[in-house]
Amino acid sequence: MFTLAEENYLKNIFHLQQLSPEGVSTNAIAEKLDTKPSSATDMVQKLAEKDVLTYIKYKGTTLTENGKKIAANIIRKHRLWEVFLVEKLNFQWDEVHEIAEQLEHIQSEDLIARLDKYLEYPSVDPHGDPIPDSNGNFKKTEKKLLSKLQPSQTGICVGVKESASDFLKYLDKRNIAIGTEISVLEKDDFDDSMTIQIKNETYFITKKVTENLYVQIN
Amino acid sequence: MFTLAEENYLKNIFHLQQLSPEGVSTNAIAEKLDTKPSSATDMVQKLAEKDVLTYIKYKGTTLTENGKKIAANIIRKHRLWEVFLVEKLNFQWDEVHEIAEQLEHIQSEDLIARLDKYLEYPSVDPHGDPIPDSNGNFKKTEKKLLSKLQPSQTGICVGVKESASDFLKYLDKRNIAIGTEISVLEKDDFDDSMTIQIKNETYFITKKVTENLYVQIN
DNA sequence: ATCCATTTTTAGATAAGTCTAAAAATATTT
DNA sequence: AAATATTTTTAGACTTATCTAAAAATGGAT
Repeated sequence: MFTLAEENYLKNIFHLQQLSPEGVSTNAIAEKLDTKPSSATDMVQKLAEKDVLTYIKYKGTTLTENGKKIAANIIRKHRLWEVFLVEKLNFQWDEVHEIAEQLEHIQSEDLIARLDKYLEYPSVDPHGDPIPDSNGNFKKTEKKLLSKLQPSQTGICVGVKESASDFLKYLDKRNIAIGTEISVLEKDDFDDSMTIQIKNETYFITKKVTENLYVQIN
Repeated sequence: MFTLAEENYLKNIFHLQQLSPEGVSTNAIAEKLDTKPSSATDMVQKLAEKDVLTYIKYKGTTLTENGKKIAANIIRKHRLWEVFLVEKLNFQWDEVHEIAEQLEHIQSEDLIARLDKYLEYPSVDPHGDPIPDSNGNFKKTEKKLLSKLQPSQTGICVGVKESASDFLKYLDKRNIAIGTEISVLEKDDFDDSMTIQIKNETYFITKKVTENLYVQIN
């Protein structure tokens, strides 16, 4: 159906479109795909022929409904594989992206349906990002940064913003993982630090941490 | 390291070399890879440059030690993924080949090491073919066709020769799977049919079946 | 409104992998 | 051993996806 290169363009244009829904620029696409603007122009013209996006010279690019669906399906595959790598093969959150980047292009509807079942229909990937259903529909989550919470509020950890290895080890030490319930006890307006509670233990954490942790509020 | 096309050539030349260890012909390679002889020549010349095989014009091709190792590693990945698909995702034996054909090209040493562990270090794939170790060494199995067994001999089913869907259903009905112990009670020299025993049940099976089932003798 | 910087596109080139058609080498038959 | 058939290689062309360099369009700033 679509080549590996085409799939990568579709997926990345989808992500860019979230940030600029009015249309994605050629330069933005080129930068995201680590290629030259001239290459992006060529590919975008080819994809427009295939009716997965609309392209107006010098104006920009927008995915069609069909294009969005195809892109969402690639993202679905990527995130399901990430869950597999972390849950079943015990990879760390930050080690899975490159491998999932390859696995997302494996062609088989049946495979993905079975993988989904095997993983017990997860709704988010190891970074807390939502996994679209097989029709490409996202259930948008109420994911927000921990720093946005007020004292007495409680959230469930659903992901991290930047998954650096050091940061993940830091979280491990405090028993913070996906699904962990975090309550805010105090919040300091001067340096934006927080005192939080996890399973009867209290921790003091800095701004750097609160702005890197996503939580879902009930 | 090697492109997808290169990996496919290496893997298939490896298989062909098992049948003709003195050298593989260009036509045989082309046929196996479903391509034209001229394309095979081009690729073989390129791979000779990379020292994974020796090629003598008009004479044929032989993998180098290095080439064999690379090919064996691709086969290792293919067979491990097949085990995963059957054992974990409940695919049938005959449904997994195409998908494994894609998965075998995923690039990550770590992934394969973890997958191997997760599957508890299997020694054969769902078809009973041996899985080489990470150095590319095959432990050759005493796999033989059921038809070669004599009355009173017992073997453990390790695979099938041709995994047609009908045949697998036939086996299912008689509770024959990988690991099933089969004892030969009688053998008819006229039509090569057999009477066999499986867990206190006896079955009458024809030549067509005995020549499609691989068993390992203790 | 003109000039300038930036963005975007076009034109032409390259590399990988394939193809067809024709030429060359090898194998087989008589 | 010559003629014929088969196998294999070479030469040149095509497609996909990329690049560089140059041209064209756009958007501000003055």
